[in-house]
This record gives sequence, C-alpha cells and structure tokens, in this order.
Amino acid sequence: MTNLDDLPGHLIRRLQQIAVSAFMAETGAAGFELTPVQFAVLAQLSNHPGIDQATLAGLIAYDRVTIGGVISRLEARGLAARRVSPSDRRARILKLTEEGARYLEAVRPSVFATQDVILKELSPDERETFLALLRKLIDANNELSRAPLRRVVDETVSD
Amino acid sequence: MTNLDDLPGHLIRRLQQIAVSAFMAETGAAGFELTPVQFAVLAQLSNHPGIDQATLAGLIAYDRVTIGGVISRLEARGLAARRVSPSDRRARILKLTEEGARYLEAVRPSVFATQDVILKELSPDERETFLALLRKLIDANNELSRAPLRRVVDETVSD
DNA sequence: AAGAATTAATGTGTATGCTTATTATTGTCG
DNA sequence: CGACAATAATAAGCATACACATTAATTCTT
Repeated sequence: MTNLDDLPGHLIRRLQQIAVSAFMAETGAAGFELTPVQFAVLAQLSNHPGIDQATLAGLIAYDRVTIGGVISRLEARGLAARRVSPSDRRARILKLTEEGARYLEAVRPSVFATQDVILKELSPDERETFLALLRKLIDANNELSRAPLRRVVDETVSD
Repeated sequence: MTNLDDLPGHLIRRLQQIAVSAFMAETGAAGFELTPVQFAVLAQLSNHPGIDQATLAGLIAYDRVTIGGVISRLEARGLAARRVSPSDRRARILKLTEEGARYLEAVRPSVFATQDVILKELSPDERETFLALLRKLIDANNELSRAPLRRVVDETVSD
C-alpha cells in the first residue's frame, strides 16, 4: 500500500500545480492572459535582449523545443520578435517588442503578488527555510534535469 | 529586473521538473515505461479498487479530463480495466488488471528509490523540515488548485 | 411524477514539456 | 580545402494539464 502523501515527488507536483493555479488566477484577475513560462521568457528577454533561443532555454531551464513553441506564441501576440542572427544563420535572435516590454512591466506586480499567495501560510522564518531547501535541492540536482539550467556570462547583443 | 531565482513559483517548477526526470530515469533504468501520473493512478487503483474516474481524479488531485486520458492509455496497455458502473451508468468503475497489479508491485521499488535520489542532498532533519513545509503549503492552498484533492471515506466496491 | 439542476464522462482546443528525427549551418580536423 | 562532427532550429509525435462544451444519466425540487 503506497501512500502518495509520503512521496516527495507527488507533493512537489501538487505544489507546482497549486503555484500555477495561483499564477493564472492572480494575473488573470488583473486582466492578463499569460502562463508562468511565458512570463519567464518575457522576463529573461528583458534581462538579456538579443539572446538566441537555445541560450534562453538554458537560462530558464527549459527544453529548446518547448521554448521554440512559447516564442512562437509570444511572437504571434506581438510581444516578442525573432530574427535570424547575422553572425550565425542557424540561430534566432530574440527581443521584446515595445508592447512586450510594456506588458511585462504591467504584469510584474501580479506575478510578485502570486508568490505571496503561495507562501502566505508560512512564517518569515519558514519561508526562508523553505526557499533555502528548495534552492539546495535544485542546485544539487540540476544536471539530473532533462533541461538543466545553463547560466550565461552575459552576451547581450545591442540591437 | 526580475531574477527568476527569487520567485518561489519558478523554483517549485524546476524542482518538479527535476523530480519527473529522476522518476523517469530511475524507473526507466529498471526497465519500466511509466510516468509519475500513471504510477499514481495504479497505486490508487490498488488502494481503492472499484472507484470511478471522478473519485480517482479527486484522490490524486487531478483534472478529470486528464485522468480520463491517463486511464485510456493504461487500459490500452492492459494495466487497468474500465467498465460501466451498475449503480450509476454515467460512471466508469476502475480496477487494476492482474498484469497491472504485477506491474505496480514490480515498479514500486524504483519509485521509492526515486524519492531518495531527489532528497539525497538533504540531511534527515532537513528532509523532515522540507516535507513538513511542503505539506503545510499544499494543505493550506488545496482549494486554490484547479483540481483540489478530495479525500474519500472509502467506498471500495467488491468486484 | 415532470422539469430543473447536477454530475460522470468525453470531445475539442490550447499550452506545456519532453523525445527523436531532419534540415541548415558552422566549426574542426586531417 | 573538404569530409565530418557539432549545433540551432524545427517537425512530428506522445503525454500531461487545463478550460469549455456536449451528452447521458441521475438527483433534486416542487
């Protein structure tokens, strides 16, 4: 008899599910139509304008194929722009459109608010402990992921 | 400038991603072809033979439509059986096939091993703290989820 | 008991999230 | 310099994960 509540993987999945619900509810209530992944992409495009898709995928620890699809949808909505890199014609250089930049700034408060919603039951001490343990597990197991985080030195490209 | 590493939602997603990778690697190495959701379904069918899909979905905190698809795939593989409930012809009564029961027992050790892989970086004390905080967050925010956990008294149906 | 509201499952559609295969391009090494 | 390995993106395919709508059956209400 396996009690799923004793399996960390199951608990983690449920918390992830809750976190996504909270994100969609909070941003949706503020009038935005956006997924957590889309926000992560917009945020990193703002932080690193001009990066290519593969680097972006590494930055947010996503599979490249998935990111390609996310970018396509953001592009279709006019929030991101994609063009062939002049230095490497295999690569696609990405950046936010002006509308994308505005959208990101507008939605940011809701995203921050989401985090409080998720952690509201924990005391400040508990929050700190929880986040520290989360980071420890993630850092230790990064390579175990199929789409590990890949940090970049900073290859921001002007234009 | 938003640092994604400061967003609990982002960290939770990454840990979930890692947990799924670990699960697939561990069970795959042992020769099984199974997703975490499929395992959860098999386990709960073993614990509660004869439940219907909606109750099962509530037990593992899943959307009913998703569970319908999971069951279909398990059924196609001969691991689960589905039949119309005699007491309520809208409902589908579920149970493991014999092969499904064997499969579940065979894969169980790999699933347990996965949990150690994920938490191996934490000391026993840290593990306990982490799991306690996880459970606290999940319990507190259950209703926030789009597919909240619904416990059942126990309506196991013989045959 | 008839009509209304509810419920279980499923169909349809969108978005992740991943695998493997393919194409185009680049780098590298003999 | 030219074969060849490596890389960026995409295509195709599978499995979640959800929303919304529909159908069939049940239950609730009057």
